[in-house]
Amino acid sequence: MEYNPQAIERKWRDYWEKNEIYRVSNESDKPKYYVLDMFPYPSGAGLHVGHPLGYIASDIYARYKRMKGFNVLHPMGYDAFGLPAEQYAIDTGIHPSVSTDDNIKKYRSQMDNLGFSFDWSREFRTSDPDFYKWTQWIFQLLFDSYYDTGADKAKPIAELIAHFETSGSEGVKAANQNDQTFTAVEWKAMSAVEQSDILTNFRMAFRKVAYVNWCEVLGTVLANDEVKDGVSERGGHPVEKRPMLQWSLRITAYAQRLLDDLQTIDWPDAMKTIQTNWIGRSEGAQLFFDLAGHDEKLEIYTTRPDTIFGATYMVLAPEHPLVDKITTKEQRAAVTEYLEYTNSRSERERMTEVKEVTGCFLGAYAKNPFTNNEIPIFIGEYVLMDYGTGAIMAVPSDDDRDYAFATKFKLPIIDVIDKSKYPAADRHDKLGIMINSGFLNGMEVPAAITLMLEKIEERGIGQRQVNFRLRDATFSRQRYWGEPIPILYDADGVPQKVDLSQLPIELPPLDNFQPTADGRSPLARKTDWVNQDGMTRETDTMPGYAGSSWYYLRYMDARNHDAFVSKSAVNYWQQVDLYIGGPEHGTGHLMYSRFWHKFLYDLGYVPTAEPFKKLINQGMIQGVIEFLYLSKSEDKKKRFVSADQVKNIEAYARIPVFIDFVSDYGSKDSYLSPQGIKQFVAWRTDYVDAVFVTEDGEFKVGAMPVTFKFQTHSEVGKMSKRYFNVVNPDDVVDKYGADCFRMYEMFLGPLEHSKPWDTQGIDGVSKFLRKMWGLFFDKNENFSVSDAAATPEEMKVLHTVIKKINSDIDRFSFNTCISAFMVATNDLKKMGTNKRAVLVPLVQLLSPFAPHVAEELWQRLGHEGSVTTEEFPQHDEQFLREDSITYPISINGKKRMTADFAADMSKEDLEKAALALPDLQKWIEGKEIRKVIVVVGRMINVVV
RNA sequence: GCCCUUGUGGCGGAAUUGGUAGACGCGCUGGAUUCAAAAUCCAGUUCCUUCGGGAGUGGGGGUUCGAUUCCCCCCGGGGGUACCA
Repeated sequence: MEYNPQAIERKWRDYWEKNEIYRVSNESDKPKYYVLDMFPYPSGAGLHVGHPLGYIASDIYARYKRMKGFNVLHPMGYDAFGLPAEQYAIDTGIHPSVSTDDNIKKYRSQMDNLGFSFDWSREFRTSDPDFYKWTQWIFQLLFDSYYDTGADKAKPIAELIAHFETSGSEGVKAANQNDQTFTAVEWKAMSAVEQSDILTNFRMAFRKVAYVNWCEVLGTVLANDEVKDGVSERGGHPVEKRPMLQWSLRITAYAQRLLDDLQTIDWPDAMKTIQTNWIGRSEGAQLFFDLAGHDEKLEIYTTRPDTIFGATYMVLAPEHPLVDKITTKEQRAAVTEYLEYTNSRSERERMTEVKEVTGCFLGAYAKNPFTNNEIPIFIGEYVLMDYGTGAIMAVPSDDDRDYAFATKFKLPIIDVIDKSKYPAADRHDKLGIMINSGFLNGMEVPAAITLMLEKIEERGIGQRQVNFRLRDATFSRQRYWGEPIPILYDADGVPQKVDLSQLPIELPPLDNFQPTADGRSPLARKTDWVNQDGMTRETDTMPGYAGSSWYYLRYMDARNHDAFVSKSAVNYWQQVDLYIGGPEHGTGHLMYSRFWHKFLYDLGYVPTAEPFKKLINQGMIQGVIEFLYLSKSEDKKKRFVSADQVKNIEAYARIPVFIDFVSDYGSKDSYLSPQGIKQFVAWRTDYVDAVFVTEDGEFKVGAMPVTFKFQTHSEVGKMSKRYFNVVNPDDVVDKYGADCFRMYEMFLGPLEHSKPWDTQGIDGVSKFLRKMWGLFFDKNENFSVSDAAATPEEMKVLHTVIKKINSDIDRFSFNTCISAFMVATNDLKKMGTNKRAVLVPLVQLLSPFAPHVAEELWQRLGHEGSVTTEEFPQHDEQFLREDSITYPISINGKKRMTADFAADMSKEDLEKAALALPDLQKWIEGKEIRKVIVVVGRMINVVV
């Protein structure tokens, strides 16, 4: 019988579903293992061949672990809230829940096509009220908690309130914004509003006015990781900084722990570095400068207290609260003008035009506490309000930006570090000998920093401080399609959490999804929903990352109505053992999940400090983009030139063409035939009268000779709708089968690498599967397996592949697994093997990779039940033993010949035997043998 | 700019601790089969060569009996981040 993947695959998928083969229990004597994929956002485009790469790898690993005796949790769901569905709703009027539902159905059918072993009984989407009830519950937990910096963990806010009631603010160690002090009596005398305002400074979920990223086009605020290069990550719309009252999460309280615990997890170095940089820890000093003529002190942060003798001026952020107060009359007009200028600049302009220094003198002066000189105070764009204190001491001699600023405004520059000993050092490197710096003179920089920190603390003008670049996470979104923030405001505007019995706060139906111009959520229009017995609802919704910050916990106990996850379930599954997903989530999802997880850990809801023990970032599968060169010049519009005739690329626009029209697609010589040109102009009808130029001349559509070849330009790039190069896995599966598709995706190369998709290459894997299938059938295509004993050669082939597959899966090297299968199959075919003793383990070995065909062969071999529950084969060294070894023999490290020697020969005997080889004589003749290196079992090297 | 990562035949890639560079597959070339094509099968395929051999893992240098692998410098690709004081 011929290998017919379509028939086999349907049969076994039905079998798996009917028998619930992949359903996993939370109760088992087996050790547990949790394999998770980053769940998809179901976009309208469906899956392309790149998406399943990680799912295939995790599926193979999950199947392997099952066969190795683990109870494996391997779930899937959907990240269903988010901007694209809402933008789609605005454009089409189709409710996001409807389009999301359609998209999910499509995703599900595409995934079902691939034979994954997900336990679908645990499936959910983040937009299910049953799920987001618990997202809201966690938010309330954050609202109800504060961070105790003494105990270094989050605690219930009730404990803080109890402390205020007995001791006031005395002795409180907590992560907060401002250090108000009050007694217990004063606390009790405060109004509810006053108390609430104070507590806001401590809550893990809190409201504050902050300079946030406001995106006018999207009508919402965005988190820092949702802004790339000064524009919104979704849609690329301009973003500006605006002070707005917003919900935020106090992730900064966890900065140090998020940094430290990176040491404890098995993640790629790249991912750890991304997070380390994003957290951006720096050590330095908080320092107070006296202001001339004012009582206030100016607080700054510096990592270079050693350079303070070189601080010749100061710079504040334009938004700094002291600016208005200390600006002198004479400078008022200039300052106002400068502030108008900075306000007019978008975030993007500010970021892209960093070369140019701008600033304005305030007329005010501060006193350098060590030189006692009065130094001028400026405002400047290069100082950011939301880092440090929004103010700096400027040391032009040792900071590039300060230097540029000082040069432009003709401010004094005092050299304080002699770098002549370190010629390679840059201005900002912490290297050199202190000069012009009073008591620091002659010291090396690191020692000077230490001494200066001591002096500062001794004099009481500041203290050591660790600063983080990490910002608190903006949590409000002025959008419809997200989880409503479960907060009610009373008549005084004091926020109260909604009672658990009232959760979930479901999204009310809405017809108009258009964002409002005044920065309020579309939900604000729904007044009957907003007003609740004298209370008003919060109308902002949660950001896209809310649900994904904890979804992996929900899979442990997905249908629980009484808790986000039961104690017993989370104690059993603990954490995700293996997490596979793209590397684009380093500063978003993976940061927030770690934060939420640690928070839940502090409050005793989860037993581990980290959510994801091991992380693998799969690479992207790229597509080939086919372009046509179109002349840019006005008079030659609609003139396409064959790629081989193009000399000056600048003169041509590149028009992407649908890849199905292109012959020899993806190759250097890809071209459009007359047929391809016809398809192209039928698709892009505006080019129906265009001219196509090749070396043979100019041709109009329809007037080309049969041999006409118009070369296209091929380039590797993203697989995307806009390049018309998307390959749908469904089409590949239709033609080759899911087993073949799965193995081919793995065969393409290492999981972590990005690599281009090449449909042509799949033939190799397809041939392999047929060859492998052929081992079980005789010449007349009848199933025919022999019970005869296997030969030592056959056993050697079998155990070689068993050993290789085991070790390669363990190190996630799936591409070499496929090669090993091919090698084994080729060898067995040459030997004409059809022995049961060889084929049974081979089928077991194959089943994680090609589960459908493995089930079919397993059944034909006479077994009942599924091969997926069988034990994974283990190799036996005795079958791998060799009597003789082929040694490579090198002269001076260059291989010249090989020779077979007995495997048990000693080093000395090998040396003697090798030197006696007749072939060797011409190489050593007349030369002195200096040394012979023999590595038993490996190689022999003769040095002459 | 800084940080991470990557560079091996025409292509995807292999070489797990420094030990036969190019496994496996695609493509290509030749052959068999066929009226022919597709499919299939067999053989060859890093480059140069005077057929002895020589060169070769982005480039240059180093350590070593031996380097794709370790060290230093430089160049290219991909990603992250960016007035962070």
